[in-house]
Amino acid sequence: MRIGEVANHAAVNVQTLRYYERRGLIPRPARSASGYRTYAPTTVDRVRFVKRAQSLGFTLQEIAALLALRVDNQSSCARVEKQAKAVVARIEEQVGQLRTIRRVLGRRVGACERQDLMGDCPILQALEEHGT
Amino acid sequence: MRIGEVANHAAVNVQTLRYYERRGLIPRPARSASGYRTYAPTTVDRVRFVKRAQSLGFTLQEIAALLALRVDNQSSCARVEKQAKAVVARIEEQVGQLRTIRRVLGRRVGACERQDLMGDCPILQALEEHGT
DNA sequence: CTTGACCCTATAGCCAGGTACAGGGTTAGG
DNA sequence: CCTAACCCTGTACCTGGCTATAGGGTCAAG
Repeated sequence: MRIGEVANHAAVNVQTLRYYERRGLIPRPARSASGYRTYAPTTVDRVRFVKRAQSLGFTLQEIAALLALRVDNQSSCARVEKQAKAVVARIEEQVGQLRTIRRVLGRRVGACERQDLMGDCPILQALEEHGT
Repeated sequence: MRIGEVANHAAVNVQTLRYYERRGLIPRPARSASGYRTYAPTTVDRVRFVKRAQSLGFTLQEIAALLALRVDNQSSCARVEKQAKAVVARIEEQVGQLRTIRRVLGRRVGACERQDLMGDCPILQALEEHGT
């Protein structure tokens, strides 16, 4: 596959692919005789993974670190385990915080539906009640 | 309260507060005779809210939109409700995705602990299996 | 009445994560 | 063989979210 094809399938543009290559997020592909990048189809999945991880709040740097775990062989299992556990812990914290906000927001939505708000609609005041 | 005090309590620096003011994330405060910003103590909570929302992946623009909900009075309850529901839906999607990753990661960690990985430790391959 | 810690505005800079040229080669179809 | 659609490198630029710097005013303690 050439770069444009990969870009289409992964729904990013070609510049982004080259940028990811520079950042080490996708492997440097083989080159054709004329210098064109030639990708394996799995590259598309890789790019989609990066995008998904990003949408979950990971930075490109963190994603690169995750990807780098793979290149270590089983001798570094302890290290991999440690990293993965840290990620899990972080995810759990995020989930907890999201749930708090969702709950508070849900309550307010209900209040709006029942029309029992006489003044302004202070969704944010509610959110502010739940400190850091 | 003056700007430095607010900054200390909210654990941000004064430049950030002025920046947030420009971005409409905190109200323009009153000014002393000499032009110093004079804040109500609740400003600290507002700033902390912004920081928390940010850590959950909201952009400053989205946070400003959330905050703007409040200035509408009850006549816009339907609109507020709609926005809040959209946020809830988004949060739920994020939570779902995070849980998927956490689960997959958790399994791999277990595998590492049991030492039953003979080859490399492909946490990422596992993640990649779970498409967009 | 000065010195140090604070405040002001305005402007510039930094990092992340791209996106957009400029200036040029390649390749497939008609 | 020419043209359109692609590819290359390199560099510049953009937005978001700050952070720093320049150049200057304020104010309270000693």
